[in-house]
Amino acid sequence: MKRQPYDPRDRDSIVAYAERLVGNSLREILDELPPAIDFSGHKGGFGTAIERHYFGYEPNSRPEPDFAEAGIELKATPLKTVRKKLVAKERLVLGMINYVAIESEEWENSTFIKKNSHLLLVFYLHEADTDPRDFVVRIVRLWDFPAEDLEIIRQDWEKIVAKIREGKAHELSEGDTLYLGACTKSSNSTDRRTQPNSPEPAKPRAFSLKASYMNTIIDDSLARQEAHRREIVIDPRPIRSVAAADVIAGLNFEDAIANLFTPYIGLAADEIAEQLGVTAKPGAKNYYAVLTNRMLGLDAKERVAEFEKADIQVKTMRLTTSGRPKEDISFRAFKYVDLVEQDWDTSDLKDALSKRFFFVIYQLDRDGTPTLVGTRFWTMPVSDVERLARRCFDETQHRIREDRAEYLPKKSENRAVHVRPHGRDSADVIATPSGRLVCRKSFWLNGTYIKEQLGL
DNA sequence: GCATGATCATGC
DNA sequence: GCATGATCATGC
Repeated sequence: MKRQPYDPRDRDSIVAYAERLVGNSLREILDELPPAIDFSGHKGGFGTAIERHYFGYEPNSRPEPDFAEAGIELKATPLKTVRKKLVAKERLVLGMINYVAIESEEWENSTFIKKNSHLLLVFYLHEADTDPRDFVVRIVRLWDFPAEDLEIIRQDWEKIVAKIREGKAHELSEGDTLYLGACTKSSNSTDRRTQPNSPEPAKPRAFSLKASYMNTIIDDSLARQEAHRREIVIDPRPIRSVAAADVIAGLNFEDAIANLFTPYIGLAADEIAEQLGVTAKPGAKNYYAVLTNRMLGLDAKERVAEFEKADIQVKTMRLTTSGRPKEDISFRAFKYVDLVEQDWDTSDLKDALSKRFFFVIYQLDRDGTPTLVGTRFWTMPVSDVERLARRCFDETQHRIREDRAEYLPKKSENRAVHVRPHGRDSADVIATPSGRLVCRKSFWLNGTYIKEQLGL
């Protein structure tokens, strides 16, 4: 074997060698590109090619990191462009979960932490209809988890493992956790694994970093690149951690967030506004969003780092005097033409409903005065996503295909999800597959369902 | 100018 | 009081 152009025992040497990839494709950087790199079929083709032809070692699935002596795990992962911005094309998979073996593991010496403590991330821009050997590497980043992130990941790991120990591996959901998810592998297949403490077969799953977490790494890396290129310090993005100190001190993340609201429970919204110096008008549509931000200790324009990384959806809920939510919760409007093409498992609706939500809850009194009564984190149970939401989705597809886009599932037809207009006004129409123009619509979560779910 | 999330209005 | 339809406000 020819001598490698880097020292596999030395972290700096490995990183420096990897950084030469930035701005290049495999075709550009390799003098001799083997004619027969097989990119077809397997998804990790690009990563495999980097390992084999650039770093010169055989891809493996050993329990230790790829560069064992340096403790570094190499991960090639795709980027895509959304509105001219680079974002993660997908979550980053960090190893299959062995339901049986993990039952007796402890975090400190877990398979996960042994392999994934130091990630060498190679981000390449994936482009459709392009030969993978022409994909250009855009970012190389050695990622050591910041202490507060690692602590949240530990809490996520414990939560996933606890569910497996309870014999509930089949109920795992990516929305259960914050940064580290238990994502399905080959979700369309019928492959099932046995799990401890339950006869129920479970879908195979892997640990993964959510796409939202990957996006913060991408943003930070691009800001660094830009700062380096222009030899200036870029203004930090308006994103700030609100619970880092508490979490490092050992507090559960969600408890830490709830604690931030405790001093204001029982106060009217305008009293909270006064205490926190909020000048927004109570009628403004972002009034409650501003109040939430201020209670979290942020300025109106700042965003919560943890919520962003975990892709947590923050919602204000106002309960009427009769105790039911004043509004249902809307999702983004769909395009009829796109919707009928979607498969349920990769649909926008399933994606939106699999996230974790954070509700800030106010009770309205007879005069309409809102009083803060509490907060709740919530994820839609997998069984409801797969039954109720799926039924609404299937029915919606069915009716659009039958050219009945005016008559989509109403609130009275489904306990959890319905379809309703969602445009600028009644003139905001888009084409159905048959070419007719019908007002823009979206899926909505029924307020009554949420209320029941939150135990309100 | 438009998408998105939030909220209002109407009629039963 | 509620389901359904319609529209607004904000930020990019």
